[in-house]
Amino acid sequence: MRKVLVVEDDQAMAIALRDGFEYEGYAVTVARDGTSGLRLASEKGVDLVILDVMLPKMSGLDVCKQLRSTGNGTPIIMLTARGQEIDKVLGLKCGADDYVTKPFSFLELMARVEAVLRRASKKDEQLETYQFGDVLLNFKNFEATKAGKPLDLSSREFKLLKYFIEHRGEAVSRDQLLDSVWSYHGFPLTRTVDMHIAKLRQKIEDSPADPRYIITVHRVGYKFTG
Amino acid sequence: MRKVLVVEDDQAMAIALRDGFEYEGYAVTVARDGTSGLRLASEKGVDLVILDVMLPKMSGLDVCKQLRSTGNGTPIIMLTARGQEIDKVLGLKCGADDYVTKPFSFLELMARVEAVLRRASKKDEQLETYQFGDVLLNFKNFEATKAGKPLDLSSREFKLLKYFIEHRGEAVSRDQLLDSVWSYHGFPLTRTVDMHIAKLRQKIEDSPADPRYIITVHRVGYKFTG
DNA sequence: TAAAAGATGTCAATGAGTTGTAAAATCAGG
DNA sequence: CCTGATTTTACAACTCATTGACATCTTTTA
Repeated sequence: MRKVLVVEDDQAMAIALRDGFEYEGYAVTVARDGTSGLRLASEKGVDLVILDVMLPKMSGLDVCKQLRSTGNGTPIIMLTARGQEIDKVLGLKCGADDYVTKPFSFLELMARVEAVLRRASKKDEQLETYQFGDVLLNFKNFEATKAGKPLDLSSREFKLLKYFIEHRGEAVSRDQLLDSVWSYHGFPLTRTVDMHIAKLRQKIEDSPADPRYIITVHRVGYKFTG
Repeated sequence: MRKVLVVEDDQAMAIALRDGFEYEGYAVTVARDGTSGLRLASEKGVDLVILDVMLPKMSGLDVCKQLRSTGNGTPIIMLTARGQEIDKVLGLKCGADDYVTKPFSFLELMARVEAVLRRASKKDEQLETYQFGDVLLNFKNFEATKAGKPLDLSSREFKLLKYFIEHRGEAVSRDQLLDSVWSYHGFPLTRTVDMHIAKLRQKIEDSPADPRYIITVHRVGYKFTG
């Protein structure tokens, strides 16, 4: 059963949402202010957050930003009052997935919910972000950090890492890598792979000479352990 | 309650439309000629305009054109007499959303009305304005400013920016952009994209050579960070 | 165990491929 | 036919992939 967290201080609205979602077969949790909303969203295995913009203690925007900054990617739909047009932009900017302007019909909200959840489940299938050690990878915007500092990786290095991650634990041969990561534009030598591994180690390993994540498997290839 | 403006000089028709719409729960205003129709459509917060093509003082086509030229996007349904086939094309060309040929059943008209309003409300959901840095974009009337000064953006540049904004943070490939922004009328080269990016940077970046908003992702594409 | 053979790590130079940008050619709308 | 927008072309600047050379390490074998 899918779990939805409703963060809404207006009692009538909160009850309407709770009943509506329960009718639709969701497990509903209600929070009445921003801080408890943030806590519940982080703690529980929530599938979806409905977040009012105007809230006591902490605004919906801040809750949203805070959640996203911790890497929490739970789908969020914001509720804004009419006339808070500017909030649409701010809401999306701070990481919400969609917004609905009050007053709205429950049907309308449900349509958005379905859409957002559909998108989210699609996202889950693809590798968007990955973390190992103090390295954070984002394959969507091609950004990476190590220990919080930005890490400059080329597109090939991203592809290489992606392949490794999708085959983590498994020893992969150089030919396998050339097939999948290089896809044969020209026919680079297997040594080219070594080169890239070396560069990658320089960037992601704490001690590149004694690698911890990209391990050499002699006479076979390499193995990623993250 | 939704407000409809009926611009129709034929008394019998005007009354029939007024009664029909009122029965459906609309607030109805009737105008008997083009000029007053135009005035009412601009002044009042009208949700929908029913516009006869043949009108005294100012034709329905001209009213429509005039309205659209002022950036007014109110849904318009044109009424044309049979045999004015040519007007269908003209009507849609001048910015109407749909047309109905006389004689028609009221049911038929209402079906069109519902369809047009549904489409319009969808449009409302879409991005209307966006701001980043000192740049302000208005996608509704295709106006933009940078640091308060008007910014001259072509329609393609608007589309491009819109796509970027809807995918902000994400690295998008040139092919993706060609698919979505160009929609393959002819098959422009990927270099065409670069060209437009360069021009866009000239316009929106503070230092186009060292862009802050449209970032190049080498061997991947571009990424918007606003 | 020591030497040989083979595999891998690393560096620097080269070069293929990508991107920025100006200018010319083309297209579309009035 | 003119004007402005768009697309194409051309070339410079740049990034990064590739390669070969050589050092170092691992495995094999005498």
